[in-house]
Amino acid sequence: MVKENISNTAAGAKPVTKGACKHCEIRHLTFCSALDDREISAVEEIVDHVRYQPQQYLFHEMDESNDVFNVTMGTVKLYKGLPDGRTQVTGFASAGDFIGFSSRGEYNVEAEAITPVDACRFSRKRLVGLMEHYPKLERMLLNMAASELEAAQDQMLLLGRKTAQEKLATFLLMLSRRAARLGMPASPVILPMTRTDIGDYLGLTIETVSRTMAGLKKAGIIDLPRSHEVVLRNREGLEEIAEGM
Amino acid sequence: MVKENISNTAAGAKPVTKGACKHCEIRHLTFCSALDDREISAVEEIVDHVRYQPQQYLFHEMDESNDVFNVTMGTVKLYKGLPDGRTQVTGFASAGDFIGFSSRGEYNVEAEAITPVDACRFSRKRLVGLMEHYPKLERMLLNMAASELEAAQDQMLLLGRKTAQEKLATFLLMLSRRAARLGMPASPVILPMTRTDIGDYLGLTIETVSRTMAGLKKAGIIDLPRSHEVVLRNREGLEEIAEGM
DNA sequence: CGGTAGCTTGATCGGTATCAAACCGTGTGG
DNA sequence: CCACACGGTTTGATACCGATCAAGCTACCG
Repeated sequence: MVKENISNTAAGAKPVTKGACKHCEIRHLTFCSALDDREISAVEEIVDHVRYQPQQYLFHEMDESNDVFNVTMGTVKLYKGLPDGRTQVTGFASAGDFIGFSSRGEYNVEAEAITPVDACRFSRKRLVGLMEHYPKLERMLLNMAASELEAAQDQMLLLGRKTAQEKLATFLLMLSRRAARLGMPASPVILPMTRTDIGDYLGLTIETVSRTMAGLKKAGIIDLPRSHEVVLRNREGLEEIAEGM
Repeated sequence: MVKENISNTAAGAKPVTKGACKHCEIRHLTFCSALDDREISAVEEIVDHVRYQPQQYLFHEMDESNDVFNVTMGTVKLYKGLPDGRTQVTGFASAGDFIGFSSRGEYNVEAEAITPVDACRFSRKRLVGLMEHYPKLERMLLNMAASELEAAQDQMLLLGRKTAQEKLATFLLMLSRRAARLGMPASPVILPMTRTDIGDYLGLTIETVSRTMAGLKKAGIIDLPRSHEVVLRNREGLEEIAEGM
């Protein structure tokens, strides 16, 4: 069912301009920030710039993890599924996020573009080669992995113990903070994903997501000018809800 | 409430024999396996062997993460809480597990011994110094972090989408596999943690854990000779339940 | 023994899922 | 330009799984 939409992984991905990493606008958000202008040319030599359209896959769970990716634009949905179709979104990757690294040699999740996505694609082997030459790079990746792990622990608390309202509040604040970090307005928050995706990320059904949004709106905490645009009218209140206070 | 039991973090931890890492029995399970017999002496120089009793803490959430740990014996419960007391166990660390590493400079979870625990304690700074000298060590830690992240993703699927029965089945199999990896019998599975801990790990209440166990027992899939000992009578059946089939 | 912490079992409640239908926005073809 | 189809969202009615409330039970320990 879900699998119907899966296009051959890299088939539809268009390589784009082999741009100068030196002038990359989001370099400070990525592992590339570990290298200076001179060193970065080594990255340029092994990177492919690729573009994906919505519903195209960067990689599939269980596939050999030969490539790793730096997302530079757009949003990638990472998810896992059960045989009967239940799915859990484990994260939404956007500009600056490094995805596809695995210790087992195969990807652990599906990675699907939900907007047009630009990414830097690296052969895992070549990137590892680079790490051997530039230990700073490896240090950076270790720190990024540790930080991912902390985010995952926070998400476990959310999934295991928070109510629907607390989940939604946490989610909206997370998107707002991410937008701010990327230099976009912290409100209104743009939701690039569907209600289904949000539900699958928060362990809720689409109906509960919708109803809970409506509830927050009625409480005057958010506004919903469009279904994919959320105005945070009371950030403090939202933060208190998110933390279960 | 929970906080009442917290003894000053390292106060009660007893340093034990400054043993020879060279003869460490579980070295192959730890990041130390990245180093050979000659190189391992560098680790010996910076390690402290410490012991904790049940309910003692290795570290606290929000504390400065000055030390990192290799668990060598026993089980450590890692958890996060909400202000009203709800808690989520994010993992149980046992022999071979590396804990306490953070990118933010402060711990992200509480780490509490639930059995007598032996651990190797390292100053974070010194370990980082060692990594600079032995890149293999850093590579190892990166791989271990990636593998932790994959486990965290699996746990998100469990928390967000699995039923109580599926959660329990997954949990028991995880413990069984871990025991086998440590050279212990895969059945009966020993549960070093209380029902409360299990519930807090699986996002369930203690009553649901108890009832679900009883259900699996009535179905003939497990046996419960004692409350902390589970015989896997039908591993295949348990695996099918765990995967939602 | 008696006290206590942890576990089990029973009865009931409630938050979220499920089932169902209407609504909305957008793109398409006539 | 309109009619319609379609995916996504909202809203309503009802069901149910796991939570909550409430007793007992068990094992261990002083």
